[in-house]
Order: sequence, then structure tokens, then C-alpha cells
Amino acid sequence: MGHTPANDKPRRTRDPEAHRAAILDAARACFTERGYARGTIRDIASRAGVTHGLVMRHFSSKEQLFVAAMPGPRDLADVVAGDPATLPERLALAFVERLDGAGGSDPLIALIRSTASNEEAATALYREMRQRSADAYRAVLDGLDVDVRIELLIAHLIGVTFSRHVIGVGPLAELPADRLVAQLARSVRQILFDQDVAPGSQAAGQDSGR
Amino acid sequence: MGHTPANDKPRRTRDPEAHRAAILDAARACFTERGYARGTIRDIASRAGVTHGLVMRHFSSKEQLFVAAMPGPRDLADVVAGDPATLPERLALAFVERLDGAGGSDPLIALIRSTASNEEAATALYREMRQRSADAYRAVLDGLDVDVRIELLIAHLIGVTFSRHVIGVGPLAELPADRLVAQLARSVRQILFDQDVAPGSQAAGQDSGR
DNA sequence: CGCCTTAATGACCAGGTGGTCATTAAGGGT
DNA sequence: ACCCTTAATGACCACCTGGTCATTAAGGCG
Repeated sequence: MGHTPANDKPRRTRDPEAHRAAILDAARACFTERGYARGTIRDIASRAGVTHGLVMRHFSSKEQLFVAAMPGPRDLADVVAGDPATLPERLALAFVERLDGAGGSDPLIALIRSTASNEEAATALYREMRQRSADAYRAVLDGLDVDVRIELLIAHLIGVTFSRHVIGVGPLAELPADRLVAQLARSVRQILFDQDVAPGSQAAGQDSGR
Repeated sequence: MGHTPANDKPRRTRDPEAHRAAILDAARACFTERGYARGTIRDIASRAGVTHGLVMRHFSSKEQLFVAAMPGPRDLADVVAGDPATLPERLALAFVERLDGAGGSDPLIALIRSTASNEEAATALYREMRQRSADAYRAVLDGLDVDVRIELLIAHLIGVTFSRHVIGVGPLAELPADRLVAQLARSVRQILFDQDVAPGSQAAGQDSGR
């Protein structure tokens, strides 16, 4: 190292597609880590090993870069297909595997981080993602209050993601994946399927609502 | 208006305590709306009707202002006291009332918004708030996996808050308060108390874990 | 080999940020 | 009435942000 010929002149590699891909990867990681507002173009450029001018050249604005870096909503078809009775187990497993597996750059986390501080671009993407998954669940579920149940399910998953990955503190963040899958499968099942209050308590709820 | 004597010279009111309080209110509202990163001192000063220099004079830094503006974790004693069997109903009611009632400036929302983009000060406060409520629940609950259940409960409430107040979109945001209370009481009950998988499905979970 | 398209750079800009500080003036104490 | 403490102001600063653009040089093609 150091005796390479002509190493003093900054060798400039010329490979638009590779650079573009590297920038997208870096953007994903950066936005996942810091959210939209705090993720800077210069940081992304640095991670990708290019200058921030090049980032602007490939994606004309920070917002366009963000949109390009966040892939469309994942297809839930394979999770949702199959016996609805075992959906909670499949769902919990897929969910935990996806988030624990993502090497620190998952669009859902990035969107939660970004949407939280009222970023328009992020909120639009988040709404789309939310709608897509709600539709997927709706297609295979049925029953009383199914829409509200699905909303509570989504909220539940978001809350778990928030605790485990966004904050990353507390028991939920330290729970081993298999334990989390088991617990999550159970709470998902309860939210989706259990229609009545549990036995063993006199259930003082003032009344059942409408 | 306009013929007030000496109205051209900017009358300078001198009232440190009132200004201090106004700044804290404005800060709460601003951070709740935009989160820590996007809430600027000048915006806060403007809402409070003072200059940003004064804000810096009262609270030496943005971070100190933030800490001062976020009140300590609410005391859950009154919610938690009473028959544990009806805790879900009391909890759901208190929770929904608190967040729906706050005139657009609740510390929990501010913390969620701020913590999301990896702000150290916010994360510390959030951890404290989380710990306090977990302890309060722990004091009156018991049973298998109670710690994990409490974590799931907190995650659930955060997810609901996120959907209803932070994003403010989707069915959960439009659900009338009383309906939400009823649904929430039920899911809280299930998470806290229902120990077994529901009847009516063969419960494919690989095994119960430890 | 030299040309020529164009990928890549880095200097530059305007605007906004948190933070500092000399200056002004309010209003209680004497 | 005059001070004199100090609340309040607003000009100022360094820094960082997203975004622009003239300049440079890589490398395919004739």
C-alpha cells in the first residue's frame, strides 16, 4: 500500500449504474437510521463513496431520492395465502424474520422514523404501504368488526416495531426472535379472532358499544 | 385601533414568569406538531410572542427547553388502583380521553415524534416514561409472561397512538372515541389476561417456548 | 491515437439553524 | 425623581443544509 503507481492523483471510477445502486443502498441505510429529516445527502454520498453532487445528478432532489430508495410495499400474498386459521403464526414469523433479518435498513423502519416528524413524502408512502397490507388482510378475513380488528393489528405491529427496532430499548428489544414470534402469534390471534371477552373476569365494560 | 397613544414605539412587556410559561406551552405544541428536529426555536418564540433570543435566555439550549417542556411521566396510580379485573376498561378510557382531549400538544406524541428520528434527549425521556408505566402495571399484574405481556400492551398503545394521532390517517384516526375505548378495552384485556390460544383453531405455534 | 460524450467532482450559493452578545428600556427600591 | 438591576431585543456568527454549475477526466468510438 502506498507504492501503487499514480496513487496521488484521485482515480475517478466511471460506473453510473453501480454508483446509482450504491447511493440507493446508502440512502436506505441512512434513512432507516436517522429518518428523512436528519438523513443528509452528504452523509448518504459519503456512505456510497461518492460526492453529494453526484447524488443530486442521479436523483434531482432529496425527496426523489427518498421515494426511489423506498421500495414499494412488500407483497403479502404468500403470507396471507393458506389456512386463515394459522395466519397469525405465519404472519408473526414473517414479520419478525423480516425486521430482524434486515441488515439495519428496512423501509418500514425508515418510514416510521420519517413519518413521525410530519414529512409529507414519507407520509404518502406510509399510507400506501398501510393501505396495501390492510387490503391483503381484508381479503382473507371476515367477521364482526373486521376492519377495526385489522387496524388494531397493524397498530400492534407498528408498536412492536417501534419498541424493538426504532427505540431498541426495553424487554421487547432484547427478546430472542423465537420467543417474540410465539408471543406475537398469540396476540395477533387474539386481536384477529377472539370475539368475546375472556372468561375468568366479570368484564365490567360499560356496554358493548353500537 | 391605531390611535392608542405611543403605539408606534414597540411596547415591551416585562414579565419573565408569564413569558417562561408561554414559551413552555408553545414548545409543547411545536414539538408535538413537528417533533424535536423540525421544531425550531424561532417558531416556538413566535408562537409565544417573544424573540428567539429570549427563549435562549430562559432555557440555555434547545435541548434544555425540550426537557423542561416535557412534563414528567403522568402518574398512573389512579388508573391502576382498583380491581385489576377491570383495569382494561379504565386504562382504555383514560388513554383515549387523555390523547383525544389534549389540545394538540401531548408529550407522548411529542416524544414519539422526536424519538423516531434518533434524538438522544427525547429517547432518554421516552425510556423513563416507558419504564414508569411498565412499573405501574407490573405492580398490579401477575401471571405467566407478565413482563412480556406488559411490553406488548405498551407497544399496542404506542401503535394505536401512532396511527390515530401521529399519522392521523386510516380508520383508527376516524373512529369515534367511545368506539375506540370499547375496542381498545377488549384488546388490552386479551393481551393482559388471556393466557391460552383461542378455541376454534388448532394453534399451530411450534411450541410454547420456555 | 485523438475526439467527444458525459460521469464525476468540488467550489459555490442562498436560506435556515442553534447560539452569543452588546444594547435598550421596564419598573421596583430608595 | 433618579438609579440600577435585569428582562427583552435584534443584530450577529459559524455551521450545515439542499441545490446549482463550471470544470475535469474516463473511456468508448472513429
